Amino acid sequence: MTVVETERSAVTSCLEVAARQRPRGHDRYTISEVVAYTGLSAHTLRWYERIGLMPHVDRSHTGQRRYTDRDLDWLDFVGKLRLTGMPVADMVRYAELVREGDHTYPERLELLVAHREDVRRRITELRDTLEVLDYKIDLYAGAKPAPERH
Amino acid sequence: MTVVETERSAVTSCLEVAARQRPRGHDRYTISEVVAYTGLSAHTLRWYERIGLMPHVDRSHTGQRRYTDRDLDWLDFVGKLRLTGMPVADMVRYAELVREGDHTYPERLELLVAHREDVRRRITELRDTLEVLDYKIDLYAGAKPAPERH
DNA sequence: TGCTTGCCTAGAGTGCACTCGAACTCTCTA
DNA sequence: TAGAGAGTTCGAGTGCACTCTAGGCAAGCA
Repeated sequence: MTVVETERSAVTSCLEVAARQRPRGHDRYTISEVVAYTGLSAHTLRWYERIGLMPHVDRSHTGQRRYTDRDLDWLDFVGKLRLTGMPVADMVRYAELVREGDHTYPERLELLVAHREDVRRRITELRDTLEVLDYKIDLYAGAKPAPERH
Repeated sequence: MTVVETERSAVTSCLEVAARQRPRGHDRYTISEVVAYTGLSAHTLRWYERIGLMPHVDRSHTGQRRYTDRDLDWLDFVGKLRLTGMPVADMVRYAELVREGDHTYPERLELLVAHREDVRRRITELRDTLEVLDYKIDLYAGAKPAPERH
């Protein structure tokens, strides 16, 4: 039995900080190099491709994936969209628009503007909550026997 | 057949803005009043209770739920935690601590502080993405035939 | 030559946070 | 007195975003 693909282990997490630079600029990154760089699992990278979230990845003569710097740029951007809560379906839609060519600029713009609004709204929500959290934390940290609060 | 519980329809969304005040201060809110107030579905409210996220809701003599202002406060707070991405399991843990009494203050504090860190980190991520979005939006909005970018 | 490692595919499985369904009760109004 | 409407329970179902499994292939090393 071969080594199991135990992606995202404690070890890989520890390596995360060091991993954020691109291994070498050879434009032929293996999937495991991309795993180290992005923090995504190999499964997830293959899945992204299957669902059309990646703009067709090159293959080696034996059929293995070889990612370019361009692919890494794209994954960086997708990662940002993901962290900010864009649904995968929307990201796929955006990827489709990119593949379709320049005439989709207006729709891409629209999509990004809508998401920007979303992100702004979310920042506001987070800040509001931060205030409530500060208030409650002061309450708990300050007086031990405060009146029963939740 | 009686009217189906079609919660979160377009109509209820339209009413949302008006709904944010408490119907009347009688401390005996029905589940549909709480639905209107919180924007959560009746199913979700019952589910919150089942999983221990609500501090035991009163009942009418016929067994129907009657929510207090205190319950609404709690739901407000839970809503904030939810919007900021706290997992339901963590919220349940917090609710348990509240039920257990004052001696759980330190652990509650710890939980909130950890979540505050999380929220702060998320705000940073969102702001980073905002910059990227601004950049790309400028690109798309500015020149129509810009060099092929994603 | 056989073993290990790293990768491949298609499809099934998982965990989370709801969301729905079916069958029922109670109250109110026509 | 019938039926509409609001509520009840508990278990099953849904959608999303992965995540894993099984079985297989190619290259490198002992």
